[in-house]
Amino acid sequence: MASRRDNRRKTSQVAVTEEVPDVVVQRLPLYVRVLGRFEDNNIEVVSSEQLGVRLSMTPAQIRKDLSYFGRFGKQGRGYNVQHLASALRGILGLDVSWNAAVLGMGRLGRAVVSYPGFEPEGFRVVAAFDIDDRLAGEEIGGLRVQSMREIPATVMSRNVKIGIVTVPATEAQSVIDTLVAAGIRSILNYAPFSPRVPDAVKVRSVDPVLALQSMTYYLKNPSAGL
Amino acid sequence: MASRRDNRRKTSQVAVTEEVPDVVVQRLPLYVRVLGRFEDNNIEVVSSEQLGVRLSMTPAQIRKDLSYFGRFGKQGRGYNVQHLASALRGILGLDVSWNAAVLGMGRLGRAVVSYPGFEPEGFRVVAAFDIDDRLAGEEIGGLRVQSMREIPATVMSRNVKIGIVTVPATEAQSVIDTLVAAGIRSILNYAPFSPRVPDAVKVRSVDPVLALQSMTYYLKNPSAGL
DNA sequence: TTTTGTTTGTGATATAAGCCACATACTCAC
DNA sequence: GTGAGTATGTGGCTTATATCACAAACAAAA
Repeated sequence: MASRRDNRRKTSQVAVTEEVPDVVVQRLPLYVRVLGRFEDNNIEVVSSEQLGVRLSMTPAQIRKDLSYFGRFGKQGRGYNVQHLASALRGILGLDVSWNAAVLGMGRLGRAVVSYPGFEPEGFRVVAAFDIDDRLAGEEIGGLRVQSMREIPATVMSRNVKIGIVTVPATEAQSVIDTLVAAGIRSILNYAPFSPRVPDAVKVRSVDPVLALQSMTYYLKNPSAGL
Repeated sequence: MASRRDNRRKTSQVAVTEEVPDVVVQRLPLYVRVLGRFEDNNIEVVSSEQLGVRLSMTPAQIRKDLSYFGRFGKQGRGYNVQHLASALRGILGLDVSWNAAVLGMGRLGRAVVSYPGFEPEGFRVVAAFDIDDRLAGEEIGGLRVQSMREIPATVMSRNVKIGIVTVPATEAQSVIDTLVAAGIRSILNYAPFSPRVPDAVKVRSVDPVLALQSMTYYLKNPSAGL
């Protein structure tokens, strides 16, 4: 008997902000990204139509998505790029910096630690762990590698909010369990498996092999999918 | 006026295999993966219930998904692991090898070329390209780097079916256009942007930053999403 | 002003995806 | 064999997501 989500609508309470679907939340960063491009080009105003073209989606969907969070546009004109961008950054919490820990200092973990794409977006890798205690103490990408046993303490002391899991699939579940026990509620998973976590924990997986494996279906069967 | 998809159902033709939703296709590799685990453990038979536990999904969904492709199970017993695994591999085209080209030989492209996770799954990187012609001729991970101008010829001669795009976002659309023009219909995109491609071309994007940016919403707003 | 042309925000509707529940079919123990 | 137990496959329903389509609001030109 799975516990069903309590889907109560508008209680008499005031700001019980209408439940936002996760699909919508996942699209917001996309909007932030294209808005950034428009900012770069000193464009002041955009329409949902223009955003839709850049993102290959319908203008209606963009407007509906935004309407979950407020009224950002002006009829007959469109959206002020700067204003909308900063509003969305605020909603997503992208106006502040977030600390992350990388778990697993193999090939992949090292690549992640030295990946230059996180820092400019406000994600800071502040800790590195590995299962192999012989690695502990070594320095990788400016970080001292720590034993997994130190996770709870370090999560606290360095205010780590995000776990980036780069251990082999066989170890991944136990590492994730440790993270969850340490209070982490956001996990970026690179291990090729399906993590089991409590409802309160969000996991997003990066899995290029899965992506390839689903595309071969269309290569083999070109008539499918239009 | 966007051209609407022709959604005709069952024509009088015979095997117009009921249109399979893309979400379903994307889940098939997941099934193959867990079945592989069961194979490793010499488990002969599994139920949709057991699969569901491993994948955090309902048994009903798994059965529905499989039913798009045939009847693989036995009532009162479950699914034969080996049989189901090889059936799904066949459906997905994972019983053969696929050749891929990597586009962009920067930090990320080099990591992809030497990533050991593709080969065992039947994906072979057989060509490497870079925009900077000064790189052309250099050898990276056993591959001679080629100029982008050689894409069409190499796609043909080496039977490349998949493009893996690792160029910067600013260059990515033009590289993808080149790939599409060369007949590529499956693209794995690592560039942080939204590609525009014809309907016949499938793109899957790998975008860790987007994943992080959508999770911060829940960190900032813990009450959301249950 | 007034008119014409845009573009938003959103109820209403349409489409898609997920889940339930049960008839059916198979297994196994006795 | 027969009965008890189990798990599939699927029609029908529920829930979620996407789209439509239009009133309301603003801009700009006349």
